[in-house]
Amino acid sequence: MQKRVKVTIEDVAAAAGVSRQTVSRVINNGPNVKPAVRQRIEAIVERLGYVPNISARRMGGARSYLILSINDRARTFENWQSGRGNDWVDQMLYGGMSECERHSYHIVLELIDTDSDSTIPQISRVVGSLRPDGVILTPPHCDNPALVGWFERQGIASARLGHREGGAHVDVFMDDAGAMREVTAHLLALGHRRIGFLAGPPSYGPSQQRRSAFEAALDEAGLPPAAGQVGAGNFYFDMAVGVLEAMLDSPEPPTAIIADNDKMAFAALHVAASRGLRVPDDLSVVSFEDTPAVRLSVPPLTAIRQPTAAMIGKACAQLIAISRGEEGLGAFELPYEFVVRASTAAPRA
Amino acid sequence: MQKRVKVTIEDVAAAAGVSRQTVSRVINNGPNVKPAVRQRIEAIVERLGYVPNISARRMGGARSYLILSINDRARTFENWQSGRGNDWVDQMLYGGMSECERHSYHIVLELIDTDSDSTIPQISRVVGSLRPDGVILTPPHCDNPALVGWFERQGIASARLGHREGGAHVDVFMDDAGAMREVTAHLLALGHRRIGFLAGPPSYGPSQQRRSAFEAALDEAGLPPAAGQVGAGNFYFDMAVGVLEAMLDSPEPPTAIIADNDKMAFAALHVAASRGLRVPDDLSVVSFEDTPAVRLSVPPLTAIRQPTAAMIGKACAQLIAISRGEEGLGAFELPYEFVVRASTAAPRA
DNA sequence: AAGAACTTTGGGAACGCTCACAAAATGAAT
DNA sequence: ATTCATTTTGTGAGCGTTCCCAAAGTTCTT
Repeated sequence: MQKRVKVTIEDVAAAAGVSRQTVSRVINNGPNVKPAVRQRIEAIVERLGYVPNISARRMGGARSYLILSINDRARTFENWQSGRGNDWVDQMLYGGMSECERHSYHIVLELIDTDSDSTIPQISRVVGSLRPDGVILTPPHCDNPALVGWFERQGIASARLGHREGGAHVDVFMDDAGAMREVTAHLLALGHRRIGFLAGPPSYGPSQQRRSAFEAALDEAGLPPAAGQVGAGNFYFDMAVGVLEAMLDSPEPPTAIIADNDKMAFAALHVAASRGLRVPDDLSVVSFEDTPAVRLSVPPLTAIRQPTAAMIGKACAQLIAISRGEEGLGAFELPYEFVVRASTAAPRA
Repeated sequence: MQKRVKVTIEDVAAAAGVSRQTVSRVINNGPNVKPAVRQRIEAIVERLGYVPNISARRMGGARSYLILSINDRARTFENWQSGRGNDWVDQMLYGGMSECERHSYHIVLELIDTDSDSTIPQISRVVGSLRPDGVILTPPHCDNPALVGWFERQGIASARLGHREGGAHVDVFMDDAGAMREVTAHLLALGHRRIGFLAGPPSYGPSQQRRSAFEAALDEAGLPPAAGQVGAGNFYFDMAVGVLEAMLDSPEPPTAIIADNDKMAFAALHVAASRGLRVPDDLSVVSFEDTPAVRLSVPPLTAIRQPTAAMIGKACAQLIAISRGEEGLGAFELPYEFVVRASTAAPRA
């Protein structure tokens, strides 16, 4: 029994002896349909293999059933082309697709240049054509006020990662400061007294939160300011290598390194290997992202596991809710995990 | 000047003093429009920020401007959850998005279970709703005859990875046997005489091609069959670890390992580290995938670089061509690269 | 038992575009 | 000029839904 893909709502209506509107009510779980009729229609939908046409739905004034994910072209390119372990997109996708699927939504990815003159035109083109119900802005797009404002003015709900204001947005984030406190406590407990932090870009909020928490934690532990060195690695492997080299060449080199993302943690592993330093004996390394790659590195990295998939999943869920006319805006904190693996140990005496 | 997203073709037509059909011709690059008129309309389109509504286009009987990418849920989940470096999806996306963008297409990813009773129903639902112009079947979906057949019967063009039959499909692949010959030649030239191959799953065509080429190459070099050990790692880290342990415990352990994908190459790195074997001095390792992660591992891996992004890009390009009514079916071989890095060296004397 | 008030169903219109074809304008050929 | 062929433009219909409102069928009041 070869099912045709082109079954329409009229086919179902005819088979059920009702009008299309009644069928429409059933497939949209609308009210005011007699249980018996509803059941009959559902059976026919099943039998005929009817699936609503997403384009027609959209034309009929309904939702688009599309969530747009806007990703930075440059970053994606860089990751694709030279970065290590951008499982980030994977995780994001996984979280997003799983959630969307539950509501018959679809996720469309688009590469957009950040902070260029053509950013808005590019987005305008995509949004105009796709008319998504909601948009997920991934870093660094979520930090671009022009862009965020554009969506607001267009009345399109947007979700941001790593922001916590909520308000007119769906914001999903984790407790960055708390995570950093855990990490520093772990290192201090091991006996480290000089710790380096390879920080992400200054424009990225969570990085700033982590940085402040880092400095505060060392201060609270009664260590002098010089105990904590902060270097700007900006999430880049190469930049992190340079910064770390300088740290290790300083008169009082750190015995432990906290990297703001995996790529910079791998840079630390590299620099250590190239200098004959053993991890964790000579240098402890902690990462602040924990994409899957981290678990299998040599040695496996101790890391804060950022709940990326969960964050995107939550973002989708809220956007979908909003598109249904339900409440959905707000700021949502998701739990991270601190996973201690083999890259941290007590410093050598 | 706040551009409204909701500019329609009628708005443009009115502004230009022509009919919607003429505007339609212009935006679709159709023939038979006076150059002057075309130019005038183009200017107005620009000024008004008009973008065709993808749903309306679809309803009008045109293409959907959507390419569907069907990915294995289990594999994606596994990668997401425990694998190392599934930059694969990244690369795929990058290649696909870049190509789609050039033609105002969009790429929609969907997770589908492989080889389950619900595979076809799942696909049927997604395809029925989205009505994509073409479909990219990624492994292992492209090896599922029921699925491939379904798309054929539905008259939806599908692209497969790693197949080379062409015919009713768009097939994109690389010269797997040639790549394997290069790898073995490299290792033999270094002086290796016992080589292990961690093979991918038997159902995956390219893996079989590599395996045959591996055995043939050793044979041609005049080595005894025992010189080449083949173990089934099935692309899994853990499985590869087990297989490799057994190889290394054999009376004549290999001095070089060829892994059929990166994840298994990392497994080799792990096993080596756990046994105190140094790479490349005690064990050479080559991978057959070369996702970005490989470049930054310690040591960086010698690898065949699979042209994943290019393959998906080509697949998209051909599917788009077909959707336009142009020729597009066929088998397309894309060039791989052999990149020698620091994980291969002459075996110890 | 008749109206009021709700529940259930259906019919027309609209969404924004592209088809297929018809009409008008242009140009070439006589 | 007139006809014919060709290029350019416009019109009506339709794609498959949902919206909006009206009609028919219930149930509840009094």
